[in-house]
Amino acid sequence: MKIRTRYAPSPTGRMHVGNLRTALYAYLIAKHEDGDFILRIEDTDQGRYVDGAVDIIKRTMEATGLIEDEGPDKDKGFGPYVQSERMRAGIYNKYAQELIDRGEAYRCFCTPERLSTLTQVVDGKEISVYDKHCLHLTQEEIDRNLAEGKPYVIRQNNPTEGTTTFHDELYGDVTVDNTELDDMILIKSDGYPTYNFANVVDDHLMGITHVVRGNEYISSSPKYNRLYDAFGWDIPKYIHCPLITDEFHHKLSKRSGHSSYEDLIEQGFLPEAVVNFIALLGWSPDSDQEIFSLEELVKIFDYHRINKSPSVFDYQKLRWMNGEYLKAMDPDVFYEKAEPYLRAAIKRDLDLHKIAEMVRTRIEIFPDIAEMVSFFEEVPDYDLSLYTHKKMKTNAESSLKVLKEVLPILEAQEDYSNEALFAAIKSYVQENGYKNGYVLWPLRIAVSGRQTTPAGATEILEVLGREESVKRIKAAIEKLEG
RNA sequence: GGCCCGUUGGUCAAGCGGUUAAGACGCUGCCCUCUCACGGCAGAAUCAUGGGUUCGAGUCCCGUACGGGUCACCA
Repeated sequence: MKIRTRYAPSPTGRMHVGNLRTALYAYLIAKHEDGDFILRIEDTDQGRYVDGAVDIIKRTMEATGLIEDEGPDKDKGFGPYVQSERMRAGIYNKYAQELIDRGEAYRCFCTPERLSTLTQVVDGKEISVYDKHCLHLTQEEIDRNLAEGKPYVIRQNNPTEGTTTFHDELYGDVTVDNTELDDMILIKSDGYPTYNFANVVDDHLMGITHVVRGNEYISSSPKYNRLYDAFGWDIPKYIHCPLITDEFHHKLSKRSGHSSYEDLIEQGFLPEAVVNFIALLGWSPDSDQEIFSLEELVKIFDYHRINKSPSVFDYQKLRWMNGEYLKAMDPDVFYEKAEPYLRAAIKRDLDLHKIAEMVRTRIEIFPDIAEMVSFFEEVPDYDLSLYTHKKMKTNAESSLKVLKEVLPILEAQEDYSNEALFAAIKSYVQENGYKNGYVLWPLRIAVSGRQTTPAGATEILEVLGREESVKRIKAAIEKLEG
């Protein structure tokens, strides 16, 4: 049988990285077996609906390469793929009524006031278990309530004795006491289905074979199984993915600053790197390879190797991985992406291509560029102590002497290429019996004003050009004499 | 609090009864080197805990601790 998985997000805002990983795994599971990957929008909560959120989802999937085979824009006969539309088509009501007819569900007219008497607070958390009050209503009472137009919900009628077991592909069999099964709401008083109900109905109707979802649904899965059983439907394979946490081992939240895919992109990460990174959060291949394209992941992904324990989102490692992508990137593509950052930092007419290649092995994300190349624009105000370097045996005094001697050489230098410049300096070094660093160190400080730079002295001279170089060296001499 | 799930270095993780307990990020040192970075090499650092089972346990079983999830007309 062809595998069919689905990603079923709620359009409530940005795309949480945990959700993105769930989507990725669902995609990989399907594609690994050449199956279908479906996108379904679960917008049954009008209160939480955020305008434009569906677009964010679509854009994110497009950018990450998780292209769906079926979805709102690609109806292959299982549509509509948006739950509010399915609700209007009467799908959920039909199935809910079927459950009522079978005695597996019932209408509940309880008011919020009565319901609140059923809740208790434990450890600061509100807990409420429905008492099946409305299950015992007589047909007359039900008809009268209906005639009066009293609002109602439809609840699942769960047994209070025995146990229910469901099977998860990763966690194995999980058995719970039926007393734990609340009579959850299937249809809300506004007529919309709850996630719990719509999810089961749609997964069945859409022929989903593998339900991939977050760990937080594990405790409600027994109730879903009872729904499948009540309808007499085949139960899909369940794959519950572990949680992603922040460095404090708490669920990744907005506070961390990088909880959503969009946050990460805004911070300068590449979509490919993000996908690669989250693929490895909770899953590992059977080799040592760590850098994978989406195509490679499709080829080797084996969901049995998904971890059961939660994993910490390691921002450091993401940065490293992004850097790996930068280093492997085609030079033209790299330049194209780096250019806006370069232009923002450098207004002078310099060879940005050369500078781009300078920073390439030194940055992890593009925003790192700004700080790294700012000296090209302008020499920062620096301390003379920078001229002192123990290993190079330099200090302010020796630097002043060297710079004064090198200045005329550079003024006379015709060929301002890095190679020619280095050769010229080298011969000066040899004539005087110095060490390279004895000359190069002060020279680099003079033209950059920085202790560390993304290039050597002569490379910087080349990019700066003779006029600007000479100007900077003269300024340095003045500063040293000052 | 009830129920459920989890626990290998700081982090991601391999491991499926016998290993010197892989690899990666980060960290430290060395080499390379016109600084830094890249690259190369080396190093420190882990099986939560107590009982079993077994000739032998990170690997299997039970308890404990810790962490997390869940108990909504949210998904």
